[in-house]
Amino acid sequence: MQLVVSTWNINSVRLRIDQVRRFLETVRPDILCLQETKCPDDKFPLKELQSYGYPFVVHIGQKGYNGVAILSRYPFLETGAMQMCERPDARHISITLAKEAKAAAGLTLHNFYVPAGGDIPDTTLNDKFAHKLQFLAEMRRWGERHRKGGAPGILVGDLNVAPLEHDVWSHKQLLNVVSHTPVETETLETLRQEAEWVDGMRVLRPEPEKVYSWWSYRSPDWAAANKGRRLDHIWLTPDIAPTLKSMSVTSETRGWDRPSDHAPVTAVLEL
DNA sequence: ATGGTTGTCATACAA
Repeated sequence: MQLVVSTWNINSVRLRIDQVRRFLETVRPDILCLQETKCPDDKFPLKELQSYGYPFVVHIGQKGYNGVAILSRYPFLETGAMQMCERPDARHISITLAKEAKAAAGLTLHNFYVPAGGDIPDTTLNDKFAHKLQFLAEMRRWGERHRKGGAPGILVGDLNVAPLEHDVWSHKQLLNVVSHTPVETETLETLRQEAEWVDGMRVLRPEPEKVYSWWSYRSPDWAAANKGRRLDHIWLTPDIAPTLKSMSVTSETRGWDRPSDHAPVTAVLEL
């Protein structure tokens, strides 16, 4: 069977509900993971999203900030939500697919939203950067424990780090810019490799090809300037990595009216 | 070196 999984930082699910529908109708993923829903749970547009063909939905949110959700065509065996950094932030949610998902039954999917980290890449001057590094350190410890279970899985999300040289428009010019500093890129690569996650995009589109999933709102004419970064990721456990058939960025969404600054990333697996 | 935009909530704050 084919399993299509997408991840998208939507930057307000209520404001862009029509864009979610348009994306789902076009790409037709089996599972869509959202970040930055910016929506408390009692205001989450559950029925609308279900009516688009995704009856199985989990979400956690807060007023105005953060928030993650997973929409699925298949039911769940179980769900989870980790509290990170001892904060109330809604930055992780997970599902394990039930037997109705056929060959994907038992697959666990983790959806993360890593803190952006503010503007100054210095933990003594910027608490938000310290928070980001603490979050990554917790992901690292969790990943080590998690892999000991050995279950097949997928980790997706807005990780707010562009780890490789060709994940940004200018490696040199971004070395001191939050999202591409050595402490962030090395930490993310280390935690990924220690837990044996495979970076899906770079299996099929290796460096030196440039791949981006985010273009700043502050840059006018984003498409012509193309000063992007690859902040959104889909990682696979080694057992299912050979089933990966395609990886894509739906960059058209960035050109839609009132867009998210992130574009969706999609993986196709043949399980 | 600087400022550039957006969403939420209604005044800064986070991204």
